[in-house]
Amino acid sequence: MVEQETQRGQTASMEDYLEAIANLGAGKKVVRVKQISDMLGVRMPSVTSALKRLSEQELVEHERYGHIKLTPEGAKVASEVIDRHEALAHFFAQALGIDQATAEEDACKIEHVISPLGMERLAKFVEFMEACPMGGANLPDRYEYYLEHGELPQDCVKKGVKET
Amino acid sequence: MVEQETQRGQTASMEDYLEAIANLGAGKKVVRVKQISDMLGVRMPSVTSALKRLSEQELVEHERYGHIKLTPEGAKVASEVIDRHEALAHFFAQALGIDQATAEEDACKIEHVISPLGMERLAKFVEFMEACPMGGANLPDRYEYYLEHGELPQDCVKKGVKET
DNA sequence: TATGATTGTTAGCCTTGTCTAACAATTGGG
DNA sequence: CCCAATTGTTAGACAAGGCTAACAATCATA
Repeated sequence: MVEQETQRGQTASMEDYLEAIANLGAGKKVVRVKQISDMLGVRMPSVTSALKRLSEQELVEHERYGHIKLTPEGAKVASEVIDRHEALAHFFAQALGIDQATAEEDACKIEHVISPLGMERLAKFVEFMEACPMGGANLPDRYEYYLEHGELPQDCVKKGVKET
Repeated sequence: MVEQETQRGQTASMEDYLEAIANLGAGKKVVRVKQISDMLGVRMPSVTSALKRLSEQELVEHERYGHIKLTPEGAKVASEVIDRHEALAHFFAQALGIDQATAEEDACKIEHVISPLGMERLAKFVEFMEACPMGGANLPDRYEYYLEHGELPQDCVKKGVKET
């Protein structure tokens, strides 16, 4: 497969690097090649060459032996990846009841390949499930209502709360 | 990324080829290089070289200008991929209400990367949703019950059917 | 049955993204 | 402030899996 572009024009690998840099740099922390390499489970030269490619695309600033920093554009891409990751991990862990480690693993893979529509619906579905713990009607109907109107159907009540 | 192995020891590409061959060959139909190439959106030489690789792994039988056929092992791998594909497409289309084309697209990608546990839970979730359209309690509790006991909680009733 | 259209193969190139080996810079103790 | 340990870079190999160009086989049909 050589390496497909994702739905959003980056390869899965490059998205992984951006995501790692964003996570490591959160809170203005200095980011090191070694950390990235450890986090992604690759050797340091792989990181160096990824940084070179990302620099060429203006997604990262990097100077020899020096600082590593996302450009605004790179930060934007990274934060989109992270958002997908979180929604997916949440879905697998909370909705499907999978252990955190496996949920993260699946999220890491799927975040690169899922369609924008798939992502949006999955996120909405999780929201829905949390907000509307099924009061009377069936789930598909309620979910569809939620999708169409953007808000919960009337007969949805908070978990453990009775309507008066 | 170069090409990762999936959870099950094949690359995504090779899984795609096996899947295509199985689908095209369903009902003993003769499979042609051209058909595979059209189905997967690659050129014919890519198919030829994939067939060579799959032959070396004993997953496919192929002779120059001749027949293309899955070995029993190849058929097994293919049918596992197809099962995952169907469950995923079903989830995206039925549970999330996504159009068939996008659902297929997402299934095609995710079928290669999802963990066995993720897959199992997703399939169970779909089953559950279809069998148990929410009669009174909340979904997470019911889903959890279903996961633990392998059968629906008492208060689940068939869609449109009232208990007497 | 000869012949052009279609299908399939071979050879060889390219990109991505990994790796190892070797070398270079940096840094923190003594 | 010097030197070993650590970190980072360069060079170069390699595998996957795509592609094009050129050639070979097969097929269909006049």
